[in-house]
Formats: sequence, C-alpha cells, structure tokens
Amino acid sequence: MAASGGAGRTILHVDMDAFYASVEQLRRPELRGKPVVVGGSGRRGVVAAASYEARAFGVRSAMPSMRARTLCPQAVFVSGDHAHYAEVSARVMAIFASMTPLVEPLSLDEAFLDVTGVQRLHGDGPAIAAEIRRRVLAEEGLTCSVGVAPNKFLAKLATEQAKPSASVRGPVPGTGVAVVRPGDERAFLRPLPVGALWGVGPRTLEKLHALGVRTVGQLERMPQHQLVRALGEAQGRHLHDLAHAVDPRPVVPDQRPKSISHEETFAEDIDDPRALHTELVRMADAVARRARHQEVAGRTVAIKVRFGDFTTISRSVTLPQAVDTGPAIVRAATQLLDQIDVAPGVRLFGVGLANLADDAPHQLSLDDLTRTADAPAADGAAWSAVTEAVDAVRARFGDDALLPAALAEGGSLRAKRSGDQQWGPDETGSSGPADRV
DNA sequence: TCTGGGGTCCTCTGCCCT
DNA sequence: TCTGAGGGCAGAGGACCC
Repeated sequence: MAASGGAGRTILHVDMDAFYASVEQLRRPELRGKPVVVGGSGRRGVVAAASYEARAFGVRSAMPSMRARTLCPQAVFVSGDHAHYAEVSARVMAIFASMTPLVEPLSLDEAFLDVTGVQRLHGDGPAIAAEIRRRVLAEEGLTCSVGVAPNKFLAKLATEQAKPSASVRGPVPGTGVAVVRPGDERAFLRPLPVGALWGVGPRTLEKLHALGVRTVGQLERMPQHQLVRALGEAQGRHLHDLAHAVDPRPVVPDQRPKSISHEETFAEDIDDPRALHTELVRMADAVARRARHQEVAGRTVAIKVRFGDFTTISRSVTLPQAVDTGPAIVRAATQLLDQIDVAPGVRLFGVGLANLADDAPHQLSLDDLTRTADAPAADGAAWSAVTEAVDAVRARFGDDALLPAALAEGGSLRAKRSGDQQWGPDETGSSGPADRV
C-alpha cells in the first residue's frame, strides 16, 4: 500500500548536528570537548544552540540563557556569528546541490533533497545519504544526520532517529542515516508519540491528549471528521493525512520569502514614544535594505508590540503600492505606532513587510516623500538614485557607513545597531558579532 | 523557567460589495 | 428602498517551526 502521497519518491532530510555550537568548536579548538552554548548571554537572552556536552546537562535550544547558566554553570557562552554560520551553510548546501538540483533549504542547518531522479548516477537513497555525510565531514569537519523516506515528513522524523545522543564527554554517535522503506511507513509511525508530528505543538498536544490520543497509532484510528471538529478544518485534515503517512508536498528549490521582518527585545522596557520611534526608524531601515537586497517590495506594513507583561499586539496596514524604502515603511509604521499607548513599557518592538511581490522599486508618490520626516523632498527618480547610492556605499563601507538622520542624532551606540540581533540582548544591551550581517 | 528572532500558515472577525 | 446571504479582502491574533 502506497501511503506516502508521492509515487516512488526518495526524499532525504539532512540536519547538521548542533550546527552553531559545532562550528564554534571547529574554529576555536579550545572549546572542543567543552559544554558550549550559543545565544544571547543577557537576562533576556535565549539559547540558539547547545553542544552535546551542554545538552548532557539539560541545556536545550530556545531555553532562557539564565536557566542554561543554572543548569550548566561551567558552559562557555558564545554570542554567535550569524554571518560566519551562513558562509559555512552555503558551502554545505553546495555539497547537497552537487548531488541533486532539487534542494530545499529549511534553515541554515537543514534541508530536504529529492534524489528520485539521480539514483542511477549516485546510487540509492541510503548510498547518497552516506556520501553526503562523508563529504560534509571531509570538507567542512562537521557531522550531520540524514533521514531517507518516501516523503518529506517521514524523512524528517527518520532523521531524529539517526541523531547522536548527549553525554558529558560529548556526542555519542547515532546511526547517522535512518531509512523508512516504502511499505514500512505506518509501522514506523504507529509507536511514535503524537507530539512528534509536524504541526503538533503544546496547544494541539493538549487537545489531542484530551481526546485520549497519545500515539500516532491512536491518531490513525480516529475518524477525520472527529479530528476536524476538534482542531479545525485545515489542521484536522493535515494531522489525519500525516497519521496515515500521507505527505504529497514536493521539494521546492528557490522558495521566495513571503514576508520580511525585524524585531528586537530590549534590554530594558521602553516607555518613551520618541525612543521607540528611533528604534522604529532603525528597524524599518533594516527591513527595507533586506527587501531591496532580495529584490522584493511589499504592500503590507506591520508592527508588533510586546509589553512588559508579555501581552503582544500587532497592527498592520495595506498600502495602495508596494514599497521597499525605509522612509515609506517608517511613515506607515509610525501611523500604526501612534495609535498605541506605549506608557506601560515596551519589551519588544518589531517592523515587518508582507504581501511581497517582485521588486516594484521605489514606487513612492511625491506625496509619500514630502510627508515623510526622514525623507528629503524629492521626486521618485531622485529618491531612487539616493537609495541606490546608499546601498552602494553600505556595500562598500559597511552598514553603519550611512544612517537615517533620526539615528545619527546623538550618535549613541544603540542608534548604530544595524539589525539582526538574533538571540536577545546581551549583558550590556549593546551589539555583539551576531548583530552585523 | 519565564519566556529570542524570523518566518509560515490558519482562524476568526469585520467591512464592503453584489 | 430595505434586508440578508455570500464572497472577497484586510486586519488581528494564535500556533507552530527552526
């Protein structure tokens, strides 16, 4: 019985082992064999990755850094270097691409590969998996785990079974490659906890437990209409399919982003509207730069505000024309922010651009420009030239070479922070290496 | 324990139009 | 002219993923 949802496909899921921490141990030999935690070191930081030595103490990704320190006081905390990880990732992805053109990266350390059409060239799925592991180790000094299955979802689950386990002396090697063969899909799934399924987080798990469902086998026996009633149309159907090992999603290379956003948790809550506006300008500038870099523009501008008590609200507006410049995003986001009372203190603030389409560059009306405090009064062509010049200067001299006027005033370090702060503020609230892209 | 950042997708609700 | 149904769209929020 074919349950996979795709006729005779062979899909690989490749996952680098403790990627960020392993990269740090690779380039800093003194860290090898030690518990290493990559992430925000401050009061509000979280763990982005932990070496297997740290995991032996219970340290996990997404755990608050303070808790990680309590669990493993001897751990070495590294603030992370996103740019370097991206470079290593690009080389690893190139190895994947040398085996098959159908590579879909999920993140810096993970990808799906469809190797159905290249098996006469490179051997069967497990052989390709073994070759990829050999080359990643030989060329980059890193280990990875690979799941091989007839669809994406099963391949991803298989990878978990191939992973190393943690010990205080370091990783205890796993099998490295795990295979789910056609015909074995349901037998593989039945004993797994239902929380292992893609899309089942804490909330859904609670609902499923209330229905008496704890394993995928129990979920498989539940009628679809009952699942739809409990979880809604989309999620009910989705989980019913997964429990029956059905996942027809193709491997899609070159996925375009659907939204671009930038958000930051502040070291201290901000209750001054002017200070928040300065942050808004900085983040809007970062979002606009990324949009132009990816050659997209967006019609919907959104802001996100998280207050000190963790209540979170978002506001958005859809513009008549797509925008990709800082001033245009600033103007829309400022109007949204002006409707919110920030006096209780803002813990996190974010700016986003959605409804993306291929770059419709600089479609700002004269009205947009002249009404924006941060933009000079200029016509569209002039502003286009300014934007291109700014991008060129930044490409050559760095992101901080030119700043919006609102950020230059006062010249504070905070105002010069350029963007991608990945894992929360560090101890001083100033930028670390991960802030620069 | 006290909760980051960057995304995607889904659901619900309200508004507008036919 | 009024009213209700239904579709499309936008906005807000929630859940989930890495």
